[in-house]
Amino acid sequence: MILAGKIKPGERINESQLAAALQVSRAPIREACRQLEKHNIVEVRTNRGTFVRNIDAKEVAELYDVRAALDSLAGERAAERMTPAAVQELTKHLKLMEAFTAQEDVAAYYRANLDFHMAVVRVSANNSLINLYESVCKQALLFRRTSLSLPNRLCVSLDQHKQIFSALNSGRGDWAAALLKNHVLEAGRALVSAIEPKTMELEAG
Amino acid sequence: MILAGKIKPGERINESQLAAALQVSRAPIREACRQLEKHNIVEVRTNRGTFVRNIDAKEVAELYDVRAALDSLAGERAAERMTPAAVQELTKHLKLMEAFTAQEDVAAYYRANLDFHMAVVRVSANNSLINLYESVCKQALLFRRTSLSLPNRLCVSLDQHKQIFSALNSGRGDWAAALLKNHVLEAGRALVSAIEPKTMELEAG
DNA sequence: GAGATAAAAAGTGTCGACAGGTGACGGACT
DNA sequence: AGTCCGTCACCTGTCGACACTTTTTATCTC
Repeated sequence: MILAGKIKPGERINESQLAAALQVSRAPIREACRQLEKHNIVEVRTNRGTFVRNIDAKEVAELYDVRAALDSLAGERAAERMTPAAVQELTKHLKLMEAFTAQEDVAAYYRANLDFHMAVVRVSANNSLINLYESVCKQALLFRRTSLSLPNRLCVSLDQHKQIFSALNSGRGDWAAALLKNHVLEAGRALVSAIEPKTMELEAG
Repeated sequence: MILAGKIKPGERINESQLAAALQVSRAPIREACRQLEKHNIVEVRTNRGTFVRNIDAKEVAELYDVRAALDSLAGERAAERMTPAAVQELTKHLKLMEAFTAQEDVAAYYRANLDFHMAVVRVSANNSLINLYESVCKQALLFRRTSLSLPNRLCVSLDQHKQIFSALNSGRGDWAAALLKNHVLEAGRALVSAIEPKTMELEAG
């Protein structure tokens, strides 16, 4: 989507203007906006237009709280449905994360991290959960303003994922659920505390 | 929504036809369809139209699994944020449920039941959770084909709600979470087995 | 000069019409 | 008779224009 870096958060989208810029009518623009609204990326207010959602630290915390609950459920169910293919898939992601930790490539690690969690969710074989999880993650990804440079957390995070995999692999659903919940909540807290001081500075200045 | 009993599940929505029937243009119909798509009530396929989602027992089970996780989270957070106003609100719903149980008014009890859970979710003060929970509940409400006549379950359900309220009121978040999760999962299982008599027969036989 | 009101400008919601695509029916070929 | 292809009707996607709402601006009054 163009939102990646084209339109600032909080800004409103001018349908006519965008339509003229893209050489199309307003109808496709509207369709696209509704599609984005479906994923909670923009907010449509009646007779006032569509605004790019501006996510603050409070909402990040909320989303991670929800994500933790969903991850927990995914782990619980995934443990009941582990297959050789699933083991191989998760192992692949773990190897990648291990490599990126050694290289201290935070961005790549973060992507592999997301892939790992997504894989766990898929193993749960709950389509409703899969869709909801994707939606929540997309929303949480809206504030990529700060590249989260927490290199010392990488080792801790990697170890947590290994424990989660171990729990899943041994069929300990409740254990995996607890580990996942704790892991995501920790990550959320780290992210919020990394973001908050900057917003505080902005508010102060 | 008109879907309540007007259009059969799985059926496609003819925009022109509906527009003519409602004396409006196709644009509002499209808008409404996208709104419904946002809530996962209909499915839009490109160049093929919008179809009312046909939810089967499997998906009901999935949704209730997710709902249980969300309810659990809501209970955990609500216990941390209970206020006198919240106590009063929840008590009100409990009283209503008690009255409807005495009258054996299943439909009214069911509505009050939903209100109670929704109130708990609101007390959690997590807007993302509130929106997601509403969405999941709306989806789960898509198959009201069978009026769930389980009068003997009413007393059990009412008792469970009282226990949940007690846990919330005493600030025992993890207890409330466990009770809620169990309660919703039970309700989901009851609903699924009530909807799919064939699977019950299979399991019994 | 500040606040309020009213008019103008801007923008979204809606409308009727046209273009492109999809599914179905019918005919021809194997 | 079965299968494949071309044609056709129906429907969605898109377009430009109009109506209503919101916002801005300019004027008037205190």
